[in-house]
Amino acid sequence: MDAFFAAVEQAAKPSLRGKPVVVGGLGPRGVVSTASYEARRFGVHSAMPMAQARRRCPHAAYLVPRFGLYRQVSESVMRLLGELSPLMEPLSLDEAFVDLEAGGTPARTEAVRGVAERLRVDIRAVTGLSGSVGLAPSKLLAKIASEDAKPDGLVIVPAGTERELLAPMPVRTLPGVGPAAEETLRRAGISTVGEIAATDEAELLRLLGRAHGSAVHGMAAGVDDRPVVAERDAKSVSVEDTFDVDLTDRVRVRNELDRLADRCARRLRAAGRSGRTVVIKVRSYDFSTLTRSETQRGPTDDPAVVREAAARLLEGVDTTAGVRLLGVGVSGLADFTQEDLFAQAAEEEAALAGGAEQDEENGLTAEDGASTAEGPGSEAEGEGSPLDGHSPAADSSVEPSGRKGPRRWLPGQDVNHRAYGAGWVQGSGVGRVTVRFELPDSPPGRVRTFSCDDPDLVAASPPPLAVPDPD
DNA sequence: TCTGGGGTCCTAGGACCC
DNA sequence: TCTGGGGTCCTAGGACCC
Repeated sequence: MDAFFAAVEQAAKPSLRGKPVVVGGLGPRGVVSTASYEARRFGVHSAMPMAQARRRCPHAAYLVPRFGLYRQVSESVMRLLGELSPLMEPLSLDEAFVDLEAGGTPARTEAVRGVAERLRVDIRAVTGLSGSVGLAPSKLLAKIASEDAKPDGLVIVPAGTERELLAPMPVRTLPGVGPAAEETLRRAGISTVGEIAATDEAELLRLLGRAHGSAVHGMAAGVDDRPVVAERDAKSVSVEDTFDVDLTDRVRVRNELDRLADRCARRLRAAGRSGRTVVIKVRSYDFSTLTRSETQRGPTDDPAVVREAAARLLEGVDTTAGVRLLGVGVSGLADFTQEDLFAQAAEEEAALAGGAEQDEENGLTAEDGASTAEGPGSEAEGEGSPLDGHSPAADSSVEPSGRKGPRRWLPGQDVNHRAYGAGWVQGSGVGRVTVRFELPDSPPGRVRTFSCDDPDLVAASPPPLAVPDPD
C-alpha cells in the first residue's frame, strides 16, 4: 500500500486530500511513521524525528496513528491477496508476499500481469486506496520491483533479467544490508550490488559473518530461494514506552515497569500464548540500552509472574542517571493451544489447592487506556489502543495544559459533537480544542473550537472509509 | 525539540552434559 | 598432569525490518 497510514487518513479526512500529512508520535520524542507523498516532497520521511519533520514541513497536518482503523483496512486488503493463493505472507499491515504459482496462476507473463492489474483495481474498489505490485521470480526481486512501482504502479521483473537489474543498485537495496553492513562494505570498496556479486564469497563471509555473508552473496547474484510462508507464529511479545521526560525517581520507574509488565501479560493472554523468558529493556538518558532476562521453569501469561520477574531484573540495573525508555517482553513462547493452557491452569490450581494466591490489581492499568478513548471497546483485540503508546506521561507533570483530569484531545482523533455531529480533532491547547466536522464521504468540512471539557464533545470510533464509485 | 514501537535473526561466551 | 568434542540452554547485545 502506498504511504499507507497517511493515505488512510486522507481517505478519512476530505480536507487533507492533496495536502501534506504526517502520521506519527506527537510527543516531544515522537518520530514519523508515515508521510504522505505531498509531505515527502519537503524531505519528510519515516523514522525521522517529529521535530525535524515540523521544521521541514510546518504546514503539514500532524496526526496520531489510528491502528484500529489501519488494521481494518489492512484486513480487507489481505483478504483480496488471500484469494490469489493459499501462500500469502503478510509482512506488516501494508505489505505481503503472494506465491501466485501456488495459487494456480500460469507462469506466463500476460496471465500474471492480468492478475496483478485486477488486484490493483480490486484494492482501489474495496478500500479507495492505491497499492503497488512487484512481480518477479523471487521475494527479493518482487520486493525491489514493488518499491520501484510506487506509487500506484506495477513492475514486472522477467526471469533471467535479475542480475543485470540488480548490478547497478546500491548495496542498501538488498534486504538485510543496513547502515552497518553498508559501512563495512564501503570500507572494502564495495558500493553496488554488482560489486558484491563479483566479490569472493569467502571474503564476504569474513566481512559480514557466516549467515549474513552467504545470504548477501546469493542475493547479489539474484539467487533467492526463500519460500512464501503463510501463518508464522509469533516468537515474542513485548511492550515499551519512551517517556516525554527521563524518569529519575526509582519508585516511578518501578510503577511504570509494573504497568508495562501488566500490559505485556494481557497481550500475551489475549493472544492465547505464554512464554518462559521475561525480558526487561532499559534505555538511559544517553540512549545506551541494556536488556536483562530471566527464564522461568515453565511458560506463563500471568501478570503477577511477569511483574515480579521484571522487578527482580530491574534490581540489578542502575537507573539513577535517568531512564528514557522502559520495556517488558516475554519470549520463548510455547506453541500451546488455548486448550492446553486451560488444562495447564487447571493442573496448577489443583496443585496449589487451597493456596490463597489472589491477584491484587492496583488500578494502574485501566486508566490510561480510558483517557485516550478510542471509543469503548472498539478495537478488535483487547490490546492497548495504539494511542496509549504515546501518552505514558498522561498522568502528570509533563503536559503543561494537563491540569488534573481533563481529557486530552489528540490531533487526528475521531470525535462526536451533540450538535455538529462527527468530526476529528485538528488541534488543542490552552484549554481549547479545534474540531473539523467532516466524514470520509462528505465535502471538506468546517472547523469549530470548543472548551476542552465541553460536555457535548465525546470521543468516537472511526467511521468507515468511503469507497469510490465503480467507474 | 535528535533518535518510536513491535518484531526477527544472528553471534558469542559460559554452564552443563555425555 | 596444562586442559577433546560434540550438543543444548541461557544470557546479552546488536543489526535489521516495517
